Amino acid sequence: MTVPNLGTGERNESSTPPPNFISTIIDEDLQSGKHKTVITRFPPEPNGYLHIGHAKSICINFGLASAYNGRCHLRFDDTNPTKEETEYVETIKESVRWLGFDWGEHLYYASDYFEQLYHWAEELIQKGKAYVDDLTADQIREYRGTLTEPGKESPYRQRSTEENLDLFRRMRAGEFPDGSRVLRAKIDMASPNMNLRDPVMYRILHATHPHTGDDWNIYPMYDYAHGQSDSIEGITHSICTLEFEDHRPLYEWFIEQLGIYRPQQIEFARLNLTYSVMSKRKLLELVKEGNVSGWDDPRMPTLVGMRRRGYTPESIRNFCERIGVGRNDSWIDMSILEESVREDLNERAPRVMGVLRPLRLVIDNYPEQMTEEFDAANHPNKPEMGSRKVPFSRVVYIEKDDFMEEPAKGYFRLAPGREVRLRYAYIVQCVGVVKDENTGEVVEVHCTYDPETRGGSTPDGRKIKGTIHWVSARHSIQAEVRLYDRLFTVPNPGGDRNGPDWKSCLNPASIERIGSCRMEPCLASAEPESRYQFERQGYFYVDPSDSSPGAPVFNRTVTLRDSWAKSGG
RNA sequence: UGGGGCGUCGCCAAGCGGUAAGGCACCGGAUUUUGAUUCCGGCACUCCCAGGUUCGAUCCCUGGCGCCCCAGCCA
Repeated sequence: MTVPNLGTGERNESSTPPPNFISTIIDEDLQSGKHKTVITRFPPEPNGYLHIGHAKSICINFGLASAYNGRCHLRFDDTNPTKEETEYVETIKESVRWLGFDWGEHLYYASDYFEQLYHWAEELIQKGKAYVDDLTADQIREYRGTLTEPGKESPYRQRSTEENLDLFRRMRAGEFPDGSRVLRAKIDMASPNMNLRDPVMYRILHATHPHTGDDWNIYPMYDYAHGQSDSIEGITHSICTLEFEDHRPLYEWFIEQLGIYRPQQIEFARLNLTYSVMSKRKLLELVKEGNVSGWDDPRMPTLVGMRRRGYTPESIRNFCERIGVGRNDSWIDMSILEESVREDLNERAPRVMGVLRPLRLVIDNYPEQMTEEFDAANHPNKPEMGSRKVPFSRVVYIEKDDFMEEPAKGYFRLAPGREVRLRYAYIVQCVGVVKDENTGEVVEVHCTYDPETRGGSTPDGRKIKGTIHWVSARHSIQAEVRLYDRLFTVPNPGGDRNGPDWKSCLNPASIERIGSCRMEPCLASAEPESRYQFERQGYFYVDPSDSSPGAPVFNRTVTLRDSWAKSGG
């Protein structure tokens, strides 16, 4: 596996995924001599953006190729020019690269094989295995039968080879209007497998294709193109999701009729993530209807969205490794994804102090003009990450949550009469509050500090239970922070047949923008795409699109674990 | 009611006839100037159910039950 350094601070990493049922099959194939090398492929349709579900497939395909020193092709399944666009091709390539994979020279398009596919179609006609059907789409549907009743044969099924060939060539030549005829495989209209009831191979589409331009007036169906594309590329293990299992007999039928190399298809269960939706259709709908700001909205499970949220490629790869590969329909708990980023970011994100919801704290006995600088570690467990100076003065901001006039049971932050440690600075004791005359809300807290506790130490050995973060009012900078939460309020949006529609499960609190946050001064120069841990808050990513020099915008990637909040605090 | 799959801890997931790995979640407890991290410890006498084969079955057989997918000129 090649993990290119894209200059975003990503680590290099090489790992072999744990064994699973697919690698077991590959082991057997290698041992039996059926294959000498492993060639897989990731075959996206360029009609949308890649999401975390695709990441699973990418990790499986590229991961296997790398583990066995084989290779993985990137092939765009561009068989439907009415739905696909070139803009998606570049974004998809970039996402695969960002995830850390490299297809080398092996970039392909199904459209590269259109001519070959066409010749094979003529071959099938010649063998009496395919025919041109004049039935309308509706009629074809009627003739197909149902799950429990066999279909009936089209009246055009017995056309002569000559007529079929003539018609098919004229379809290619553009003599007929869209939808007027199709080429069908002649298999079995009574097959219990619907895919074998004379499936459509070609449809007439007078559309301009991103790659082949106006060369074609007919386009192959995915089912006719996919298997042969794999065959052409010499794919040894064609890995796809479960819903294509029923199509395998069809792919193999084409391969057999044509007498060409047969790749082995292996199906696995697609990824479902709780509190999320994964279908392209639904994601597109969210984008189009403005429920999110775009494909790269940090709440989207798209790779571009997750990237903007602050997820690292490593964390996503690690996630894919953790969830495993199997054939059970499963719903992966969001916490596994979250824990994957935390694990990564905990190691690499420098710590910093930022106050999201500022509350003024005045230290009555601290000299008005005085300023001190305290040394703050960039990482508590990694001295090699160094430290920085944080300015301190008489007025600081603390988090609103870190003060309670009437402290709840078990609360050990600041409250009237109580002591708390201002991280790296001093122990302070609350001696009074100032309230808003009208609302009664505490707008300012007054404290005294203990000069003996400089740096936050307690020379007398007294135990201070609470340590809170702060920022000097005079020295801090203002910044915007965006707090993101799960996009849906229920684990399986729309999954309950009798429950609410998936879109009514959207979480209204999935984003909260706070423009009045106060941060320690070093953050004025925070680089776009860099990551920090705001102590006691979570991990944040400097938004590359909305930040400007000196005015960073921080996206919360994920919160820190919070056993106090969890316990009901 | 046709065909194809799947059923091991709350969520994933190993296991492939010899007596239930691991991760996430959860619950303790230690360390901690992040209620973070780290660290220890706990967490399925049981593998959808019922029969059968076997000295022995989560793994084999039979019969149930439950869930998912398939009736696009989408992929």
